[in-house]
Order: sequence, then C-alpha cells, then structure tokens
Amino acid sequence: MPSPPRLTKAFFDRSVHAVAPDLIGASIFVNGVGGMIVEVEAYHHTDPAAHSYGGRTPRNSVMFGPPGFAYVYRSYGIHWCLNFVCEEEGSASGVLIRALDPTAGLDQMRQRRGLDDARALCSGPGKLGQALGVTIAHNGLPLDRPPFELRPSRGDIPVEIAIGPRIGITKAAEHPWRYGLKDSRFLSRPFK
DNA sequence: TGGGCGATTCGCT
DNA sequence: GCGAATCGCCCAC
Repeated sequence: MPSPPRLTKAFFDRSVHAVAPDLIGASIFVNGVGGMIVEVEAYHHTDPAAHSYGGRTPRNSVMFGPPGFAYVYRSYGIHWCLNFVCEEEGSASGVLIRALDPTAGLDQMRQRRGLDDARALCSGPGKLGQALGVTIAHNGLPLDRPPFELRPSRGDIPVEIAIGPRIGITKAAEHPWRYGLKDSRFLSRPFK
C-alpha cells in the first residue's frame, strides 16, 4: 500500500499569500495527534505585525532560515503558537496555524486541554498548541518528518476559503491576511 | 538590568 | 463584552 502524500519543502517555498490559503483543508499531525487545518494567518517580514519585522533576534531566528520548518513562540507568557516558515531563506515570513478540525488523537487532546468539547480543543493558536503538545522543543524542526506529518488537501472535497483581517494584532491590522474554511465549526472566531 | 508589551485564553458579568 | 492571568522577549537606560 502506497504511503499517503505529504507536503514537501517545495510547497512552502512560495509566497505566504499563496501558501496560506493552500493550507486550508490540509492536515497536520504531531506524533499522530492533529486534524484538518481550518484557519491560518500570513506574516511577512515587511509587515509590522510580524515577529521578524524588527530584524533577526534569537527568538525569531528560525523565521530567517529556509522554508518548511516550524517556528514556535510563546504568546502572552502562556501559550505555544505554531508557524510554518515560508518563501526563500532570509524572507523571514511564515504562516500562523490558528485552528484545526481535530480528526486524530482526540482523547490525548482532551487530556492535554482538560476539556471534552471537540469544538474547543483546537479553535485558537494557543489551544491548538496545547492540544498537539507543541512546545519550544519543536522550534526549528523540519515539517517533512516526525514528529510532524503534513498531508495536502484531499482534493475531492471542494474547499471554500474565507478571507478577513487578522486577529489580536494592533499593527497593520487592516490587511486581510487571515484565511479560513468557510463556515467551519472549528474557527477561533467566525469570519464576517 | 528593568519595565513594558504581546500573532491569547478563560471566567465572570 | 471585559478584564485578569502570566511571563518570555526585547529595547531603552
């Protein structure tokens, strides 16, 4: 039996604004726990809202590296948030993974999150990080081998992409660089 | 070396 | 809808 298709580094070696909508409907698993991506946001180093905007620091150095790697950062001193590095090396751009439709490892997610409601397991970047067990230990790891596993959208299911402004930022808040699966029950917030 | 801030979440009103 | 919790990161002093 052939192994299922995987997202390769070439997939991420494109504009964040091409990669981000293409990730909707794809699936991510961390040690077998994960589901279908339903919400992401794009960040580019020319964007004042991006962590890489002010130049390279120890924290954001992975963003300045080659595409196809995980960039993990701590949000509000509490949450771990997962990004995919995109574009050519030095572009310092990435896509923040904001919400999943959980399909695998729900029991482990429930245990980590301390919740039963499937809708609340991965409906936000911090929740998603907790449910998948993402920590700083994943920062800089390649996305094309374990513990990560990324599969492209099945293609046989039509995917309607919703677009809107990004959430929770103050700088460059007007740009419509949030992408989601239209009307998904697992979004962090609905699209207007 | 210290203080302000943040790509958030949750509980309470 | 609003505010507290909570702490690593980063820049200014």
